[in-house]
Amino acid sequence: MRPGAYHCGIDAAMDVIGGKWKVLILWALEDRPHRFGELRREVGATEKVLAAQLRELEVDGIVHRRVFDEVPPHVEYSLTELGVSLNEALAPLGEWGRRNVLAVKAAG
Amino acid sequence: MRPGAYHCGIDAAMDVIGGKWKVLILWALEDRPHRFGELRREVGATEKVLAAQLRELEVDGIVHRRVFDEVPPHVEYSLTELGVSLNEALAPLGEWGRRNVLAVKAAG
DNA sequence: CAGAATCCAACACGATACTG
DNA sequence: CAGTATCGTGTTGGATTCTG
Repeated sequence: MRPGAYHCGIDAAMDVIGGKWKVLILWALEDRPHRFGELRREVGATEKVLAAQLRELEVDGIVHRRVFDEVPPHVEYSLTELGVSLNEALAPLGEWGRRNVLAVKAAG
Repeated sequence: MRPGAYHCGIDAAMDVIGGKWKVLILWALEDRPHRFGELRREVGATEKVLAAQLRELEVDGIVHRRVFDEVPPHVEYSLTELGVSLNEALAPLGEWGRRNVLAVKAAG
């Protein structure tokens, strides 16, 4: 990631959401914060990969990581304002995919 | 690609535009058709990779491949209607990236 | 010119085990 | 619970060469 200069805004954005599970993470966090284990089950990635992608999203300012000082450990991930705006920018693409990919697959 | 079931429209769409150079290809084709060599220079991918990604986009109905029966060979790639609609759905994301990634990098 | 073929490297991702 | 450590793998992309 972060290879070099971008050619346009889209490939810059793709760099942020390019990981295999990132859009799923964003989708899960859209309505409410999630704990690590919740995300793991809902998204389906392994611990290692999920942790890595969450860290990248955190570095990019998309998700916020809140640590509760408790035993047992408790960490909560949520969208930042930038993350919310990203999700909004993603909405038309999601609609496009729903109509032109999901629907087509369903139709056979 | 085409691993299994999708969770939402966004990851379905991501599957279509997920290749490393695909959004750059879409971006290049937005205003006018391009020949293979043109795309190679503008996008920056190697022949093999460019050909592979173009074929995937073709299979997905995003780009149209028109072969002119000439010597020397002449092939022209252009966006289908679906491709145009995809590019439109991508526009907000491009705007987001321009504002929140490109601008930030430029600012340091 | 537009690509196919071949070989190779990188890295993202996966599986499992372990820890504070 | 929320990760890290380690190792293994497979897809993706890159470099080069060849061809109709």
